[in-house]
Parts: sequence; C-alpha cells; structure tokens
Amino acid sequence: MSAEATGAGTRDDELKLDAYLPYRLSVASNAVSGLIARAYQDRFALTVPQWRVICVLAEDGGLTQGQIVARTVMDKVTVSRAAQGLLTRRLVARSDHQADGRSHVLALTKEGASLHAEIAPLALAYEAALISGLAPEEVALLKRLLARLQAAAGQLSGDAPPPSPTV
Amino acid sequence: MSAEATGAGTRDDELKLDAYLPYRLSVASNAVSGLIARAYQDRFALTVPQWRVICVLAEDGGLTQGQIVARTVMDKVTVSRAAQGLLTRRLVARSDHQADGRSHVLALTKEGASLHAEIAPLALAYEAALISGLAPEEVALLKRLLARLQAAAGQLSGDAPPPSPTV
DNA sequence: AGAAACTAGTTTCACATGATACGAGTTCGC
DNA sequence: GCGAACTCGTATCATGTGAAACTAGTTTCT
Repeated sequence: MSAEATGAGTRDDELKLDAYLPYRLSVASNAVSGLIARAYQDRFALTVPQWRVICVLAEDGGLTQGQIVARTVMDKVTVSRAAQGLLTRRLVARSDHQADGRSHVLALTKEGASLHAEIAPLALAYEAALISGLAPEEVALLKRLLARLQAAAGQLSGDAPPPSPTV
Repeated sequence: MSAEATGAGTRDDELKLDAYLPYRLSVASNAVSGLIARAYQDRFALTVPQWRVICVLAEDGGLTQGQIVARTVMDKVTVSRAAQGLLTRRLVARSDHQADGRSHVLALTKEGASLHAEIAPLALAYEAALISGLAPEEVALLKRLLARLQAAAGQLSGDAPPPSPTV
C-alpha cells in the first residue's frame, strides 16, 4: 500500500483530497452514473434523462413536462430534449392538455410501457449488484445521508453562500 | 408531505425512482458539486478540475500530469486543460522532467500555494456546513459506503456488464 | 545501431449540458 | 374585452467533457 491510509490520523483542519466529502461523492457518483448510463445506452439506446422520464411516467401516469421537471431534478431543457427523443421513438405519446394550450400531457405508449417493464429488472439488478455486500440498514442510512446532503446543499445555495471559515 | 415516504412500505421488486440509489446518488452529487463549483468559480475563477490539481500538488508536491491523472479520477484531457489554465495564470510552474523528455513536473508557484492556503479553509467550511447535523460516525460510514459503491461500479464496468436479473 | 512497439501529453472532433432568448398561450388588471 | 405580466415549452448559443487521432519522445528487440 502506498502511503497513509484513509483511516485514522487525519487532522480536521487539513485538506486531504481523498478525505474530502464532495470529492468522494463526485467520484463515486461518476463511477455509478457512468456504469448505468453505458448500460442503458448500449442495450436500449436510452440516455439517462430519457430513462428518468420513462420511470416517472411509469410511476405516475400522464404528466406535463413541468411536472416531470418538478418530480425529477432535471432542467427544463433536458426534459424537453428527452421527451422529443422518446416521442420520435414512439415510446411516449403526447396529448393536448385540455385546460392549457401551451402544455401537453405525456404518457407511455404500449411500447414505452413494455420497454420499461423490460429495463426495470435490469436496473434493480444493477442496484442490487452495487449494494451487495452492504447491510440493508447501511443502505437505508446511506440514502438518508444522501438526502441530507442534498438538502444542505440546496440550503447553502440559497443563502449568502460563504459559510464563514470558523475553523 | 406529499405521499408515500421513503421509509417503509416499498416493495423490493418495484422501481421507484426516488428510492433508486443511483438516482439519489446522482442528484445529491449534482447538488453538492454545483454548490462547490459555483463557489470556486465565483470567488477564485477556478474550475473544479483546476482546484483538484492544486489540491494534489499542495499535498504531494511536484507531480507529472500522468501522476495527477492516477491520483485524481480525471481524464487525461481534463488534467491537461486544467494544467494549461493554471500555467497561464502562473499558479503552477512546469519544469522538464529530467529522465523523460515527454513529461514535465508540475508544482505550485508561490501564488498557487497561497491561493491554496486561502481556499482550503473555505473548502473545509463548506464540507463542515454540509455535514453539520450528521454524527461523526455517520460521516465516516458515508465515506466508507461511497468508496464501496465506487469499487463495485468499477468492478462491474470490467465484467460482462449485465448482472443477471436474478430477482 | 535501427526499426517496431509503446507512452506522455496535446489537438481535434462530436456531443451533452445549462443559461439565455424567444414564441405561443394564459391570466390579471382595468 | 384588451393590453401587460407571466408561464410552458422550444431554439439558440457558449461551454465543458471524453473518444480518437496525432506528435514527440522512449523502450525493446534483433
């Protein structure tokens, strides 16, 4: 092993990149996202945004793009492009929103639904493979902590950003 | 609260996006990365790759780009571009590698080092703000779990990717 | 020594992403 | 009702990223 392990003797007031949480988070997320993205791309020619749209439509039924934006944490533009791709592939269908002419309601077509049914087990298998070797309560804790971090980041984005270096 | 919480009644064989770990991970990471990236950008006109390069140079002294690539998890090209930006701003200096004419050794200049000294406390303050409200052992566990996920993802990338949907 | 195989780093290209601007439709105020 | 202010979704633009090609330098094999 090359050098000082990640374990104990790290002083709190020093910055070690390997121990820096935002770095660790980003690296782990990139690794996982890359894996998943490649899987969807290779097997089904779906981008991650497209996959997410399919997911929420499968869960919640017909939604407008605005609702999808609110539901997933994606940009307006990203959702728009994902929807277009899915439309041309006839995986989702669009119907005019009755009360609002600007908006449309998106819903899975039969093909979209069966594609979802086909991918979902694979997605779950990936998740299972990733967390294999973790205790269930560890996974639950992980999810809770991630949610906390996300909330804290959102909080800090709004505030006058500099958390005073009160070290 | 809107609907079924993340807590109990989710069946394992169903795919709920909100409970899907890769999704949660990606969303949390994006939130945190965005926060950090904006901070560095606004205050110091540094990109995240540039900041990472500064960090490892501050930790480990003179390194070649190849070593930086190995140390951080970044692409060759990303490191190259980050280094160029830092060079033109005179935050790092380049000296020819004695034993290998293709390679150069990068090291922080005095300005680079003082910039690092200036940013590091802020970076740590951000981390502290993010994990405030978490118990120290929770944070430690989080880091361990992230490392595990990263390792598992790397593992799966190499293998014949499809974890059989053995659900 | 000289040619083939390899490596460090850069350049080029294709693509995905998000900020901004825009057009169409809706709502509010009068 | 009619115009101003607003919202949904799309189009345009600038930027960042990684894959692949390329250059320069090094190692290996004969």
